[in-house]
Amino acid sequence: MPRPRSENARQSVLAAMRRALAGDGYDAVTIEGLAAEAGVSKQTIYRWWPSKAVILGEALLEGDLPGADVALPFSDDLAADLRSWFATAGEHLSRTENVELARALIAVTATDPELGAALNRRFADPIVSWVVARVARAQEEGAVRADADPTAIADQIVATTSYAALLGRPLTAERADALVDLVMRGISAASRD
Amino acid sequence: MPRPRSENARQSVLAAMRRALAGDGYDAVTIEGLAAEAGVSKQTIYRWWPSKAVILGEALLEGDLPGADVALPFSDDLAADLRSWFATAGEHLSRTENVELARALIAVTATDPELGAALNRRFADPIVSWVVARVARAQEEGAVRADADPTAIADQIVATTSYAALLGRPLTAERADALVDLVMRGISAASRD
Amino acid sequence: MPRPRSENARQSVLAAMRRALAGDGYDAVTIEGLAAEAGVSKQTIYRWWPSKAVILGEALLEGDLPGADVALPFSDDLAADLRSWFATAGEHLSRTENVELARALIAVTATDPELGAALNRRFADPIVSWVVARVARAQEEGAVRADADPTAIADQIVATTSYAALLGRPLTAERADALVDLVMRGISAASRD
Amino acid sequence: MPRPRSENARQSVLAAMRRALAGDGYDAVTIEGLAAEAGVSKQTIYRWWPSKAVILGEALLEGDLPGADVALPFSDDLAADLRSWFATAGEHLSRTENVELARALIAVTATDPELGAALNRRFADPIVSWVVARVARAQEEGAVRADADPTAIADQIVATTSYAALLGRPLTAERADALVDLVMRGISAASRD
DNA sequence: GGATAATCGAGACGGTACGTCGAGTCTTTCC
DNA sequence: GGAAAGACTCGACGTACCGTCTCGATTATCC
Repeated sequence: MPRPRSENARQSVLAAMRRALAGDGYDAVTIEGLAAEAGVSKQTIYRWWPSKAVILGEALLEGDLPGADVALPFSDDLAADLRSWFATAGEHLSRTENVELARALIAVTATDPELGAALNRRFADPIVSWVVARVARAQEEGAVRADADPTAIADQIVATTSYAALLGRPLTAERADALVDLVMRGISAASRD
Repeated sequence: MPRPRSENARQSVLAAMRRALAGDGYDAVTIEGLAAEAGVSKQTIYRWWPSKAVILGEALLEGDLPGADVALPFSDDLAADLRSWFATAGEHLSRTENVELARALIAVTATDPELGAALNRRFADPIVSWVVARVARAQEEGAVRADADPTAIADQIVATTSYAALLGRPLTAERADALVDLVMRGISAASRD
Repeated sequence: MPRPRSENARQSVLAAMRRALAGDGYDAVTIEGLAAEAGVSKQTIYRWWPSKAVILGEALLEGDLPGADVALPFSDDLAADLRSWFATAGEHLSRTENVELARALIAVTATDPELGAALNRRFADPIVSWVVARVARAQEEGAVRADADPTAIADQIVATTSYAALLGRPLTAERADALVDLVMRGISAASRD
Repeated sequence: MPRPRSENARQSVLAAMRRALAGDGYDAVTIEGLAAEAGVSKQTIYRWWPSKAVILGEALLEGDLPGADVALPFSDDLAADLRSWFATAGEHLSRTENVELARALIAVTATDPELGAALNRRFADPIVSWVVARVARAQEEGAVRADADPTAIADQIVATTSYAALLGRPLTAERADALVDLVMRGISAASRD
């Protein structure tokens, strides 16, 4: 019958983490600073979270953070849909704060594989599912070879995006087009040009 | 007439860094610990290196560390060469210590983009160059379409490998085959089945 | 109509304080520990006592703690009575737990003068009164000079005992005899040798 | 061949401790506050001192603190000398800061007997020695009985003073006179009035 | 006999200080 | 002048208690 956990404090901490991430990067985040920024005592943080990485995880997993809501187009043209997704994602990653967030995600994944898996599930899975579904429909429509592996394609897209974010390489239209072209050629049922 | 820098101390530090990386991971590496382990004073480290990340860079860039010497096959069969490379790389990444090293590399890249670029140049460029050269020869031989973009292919291979290492996903033959198949289909000059 | 204060809880706390004092010393006593030891909530302690020192005071003032009941002899021989008292007190202070208690008393007095005064009243006054009464009777009997100051004598006895406890000096018979001799010589009405 | 300990830092800390004692009392002294006040890092304090009490000890043992230099008169009249000493000591203890210091001394002694013994040696021993020497000369001169115990007298004086400081009782002339009279009567060789 | 009001336990909360660790800098002696 | 040793300041770590604040559950009384 003790006083219940303060949802207020919890949200403050998560919000402070999100702000700090976009600001100075994951490494620069300090439990002490987080507590101060959130107007919460250190003890409260230590009581509920075992590590900085876990706070990051919870903050990202839960927040309405930008990037999770990138449009997943579903038009008649597979290639156009893929290009469209890359365009949106590329624009998203052109903003410094978002690159910082993505980098923090990668850094924490490189450090804490388990948490990394959870985060990857949260952020990559929707995209993978979308690609798989999108390609599957193209297969039904006969636009894509039946023996193509939708998962392999999805992986390529995610891997490329992740790698671009890691290196800070802009996800330009040329690069995206080159990938989409390569993939489309590999899977389209249609003939040769 | 001043006393020259001690190459001895330098090598001790780099070696200690390599040992520590394979041991406890990049985050756990400490300048203080490094100095103790290398039998060198902290001052000597601070005199010659501006940051932990740079030591890591130098250690990796210079050391005969495993992974840099993965075979770059150049047989008559492009697909076989690619599969062969994936097999070697996959085996390499199946050993814990190597995954740790790769993760350290990714972590430091996510934290320090500039150094990350240098490291990427050192480790990814040889592979990229190899793929590009290999694909170019296949184009000369007429096995690959002339308008295929060798760089796009190289990027895919590196990105996939990096992403697998980041997530700790084993680079299985299936996954590799799926990718190689996809790519080969996309670029081969030959007809359709 | 409200629920009355729980005498039960009160006694638990005081008892816990007495136990803790004899155990780890006053400084090591913690409100939190006290609460846990007494099976009482912190709030209950804070509701009824303003400070740790006050709990100590109440615990000592109220408890049947050893030392308060040292015999106050009233025989025909003043010197023998004094010696007897010193013997009892000395034996009492030869036990570690009692020295610890005495030290706690001194420590809290040094820290909180007001409470110290109350505690001193409780513990020293009975002894002072006894000495004064005992000496007064000796004066009536003509064994002690009429112009002797009983209070000065009482003070000496108490001060010496307190000082011995503070320093952990055993209150030996020699030391006691030396003091009693000195005092008796100073006050006895009888002649000189 | 490392850098030697900074005598500067050491003195700053001891001085800060002396200031703090006279200010807020021993309990209120904080290592953190001490460090700040002394312009020294916490680490430096923890490197050289094992506890707050030990710093107190070193500060008092070493400093030219007031009280250690109370005059030890050596005139022709023993009683006058004793009265004179009490007068000086009493005046000294009438100043708040000095009572605070004395209380801190007592508190730390009650808590850490070993250190307390050292402190007592430093502060009480000179007085004891003086009383013993003074009484001894009076014995040589025949003013004091040969079988009087100078140490017992010295103890009385110190114990009384300590007890007065502990309780915050002013060491008035009346009280001092009562004690001196009692003692003098007990030891003087001369006859009766 | 039910309502009521202060009690109790539990323990979360914002704080302050603890004692430790490592980061970088500085100072000394030796080579 | 380079290098080992290690003291220095600084800032964060994770922990322990402080004194305050809800909670639900538990008693007395008083209507």
